[in-house]
Amino acid sequence: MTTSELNRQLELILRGTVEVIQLDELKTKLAESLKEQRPLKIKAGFDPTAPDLHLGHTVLIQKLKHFQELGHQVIFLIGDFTGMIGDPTGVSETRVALTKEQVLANAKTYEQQIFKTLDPEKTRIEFNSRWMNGMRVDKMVELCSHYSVARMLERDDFSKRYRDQKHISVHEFLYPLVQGYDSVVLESDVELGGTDQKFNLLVGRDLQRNYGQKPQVVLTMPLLEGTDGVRKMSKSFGNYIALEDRPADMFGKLMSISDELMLRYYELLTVMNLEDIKRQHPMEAKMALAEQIVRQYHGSEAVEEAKADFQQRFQKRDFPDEPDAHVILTATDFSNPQDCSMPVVDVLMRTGLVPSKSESRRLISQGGVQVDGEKLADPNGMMSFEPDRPYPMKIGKRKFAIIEFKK
RNA sequence: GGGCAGGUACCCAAGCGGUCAACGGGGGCAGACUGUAAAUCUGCUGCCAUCGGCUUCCAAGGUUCGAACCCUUGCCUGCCCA
Repeated sequence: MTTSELNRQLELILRGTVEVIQLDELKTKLAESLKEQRPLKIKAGFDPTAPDLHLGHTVLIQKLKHFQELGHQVIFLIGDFTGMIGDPTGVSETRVALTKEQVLANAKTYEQQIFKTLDPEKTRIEFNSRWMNGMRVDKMVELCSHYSVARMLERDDFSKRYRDQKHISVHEFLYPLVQGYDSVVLESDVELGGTDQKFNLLVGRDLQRNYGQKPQVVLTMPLLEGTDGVRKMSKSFGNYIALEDRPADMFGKLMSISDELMLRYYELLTVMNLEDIKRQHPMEAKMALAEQIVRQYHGSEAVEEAKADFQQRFQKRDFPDEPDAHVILTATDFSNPQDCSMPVVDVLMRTGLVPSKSESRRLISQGGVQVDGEKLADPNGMMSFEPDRPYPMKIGKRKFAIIEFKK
């Protein structure tokens, strides 16, 4: 009866979580919810600083999905106001504040992305500018009075920066306060966040108490490591897999992670049994993971293409069906129309896949450029073209171009 | 307001008048190896170029044959004192 239903819910909710503050409170809330037939309000905030979401974010979204499946109300809070402050979390320096336009554009992308996982009918989307933009200064002062500087400095990155003699702006203190105040306005029962959000989430509890509400339960999720396997996945580290990455890229990036990291991804991004995975050949397991994730965000058709592309590019080291660049040359491109040749470095520049001529030279002299399967040797060499014949060019490990001369 | 310490390439960090496009580490890229990888080893990592040249070391001036290094002013950061 109710006890078993409660345990069923609890089991799903606790899957993969790092910490619950407080577990007892969660149990109580769930019990009440069941008894009163009233869904809990589950809040998760997203900072619309990045224009697109990556797999790291989906750990949280996955958890929101669990709550949704259990019949609770999911509030997807887009921190458009706080986004303009810029959360200092994890970054040891002040972030540049975003403009309103950027924030709104990013928020749009967010909506599209999350509905690949969440049910739009059952998801409430809020923007915290709704209550923050009109907030009067006296209310703001009141809000500030509910928290102390000493407690603010307890926050890990603040204390660290303070100790390291790094700059901290006063407005950065507002971020946790506003995030906490959002919980007051929304009267959230549970708030989800990454482990790096723990401090902010706890501020929410304190503020709710101070405003005469029952404090929200805080549920922290692990941070997904990025493709380097070390640092958390983040756009600013360049180690991320974006949900809007092209299927082939997404597939390739997933395949490039270490075997160890693959298990971590299975753990946090799927519901598969880890023991089963460990019994498989690592490469096959990794392929299966890549397939599953690409399918979720791009559909089954894309999976087949991405997989084929990967096998061609990397496993067989063949030329892919879709090159990264296709350059068409005409007679006017040659300084001497008679012999139809141009320096290789110029050809590389034409592809747009190499940032500078110096870089092109480096690539060539290191043996990183092939034409027709032949390594080029001379960085100062010329490349001559016959008309209407495609010249496949491999640049480095992962870039492919086709050069063609049309009369 | 006063005193002090700093601002060097993607990041950290040497250099303190010529031999500096600038040591070292991280990251990145390439080659070898491999099950795609990871790990490991090797090389590269401002731009243009055949020797060679050009633009850099917060910004603007100045001293000097010559400055990332010295001086001045400004901007930025941190600490201490008020």
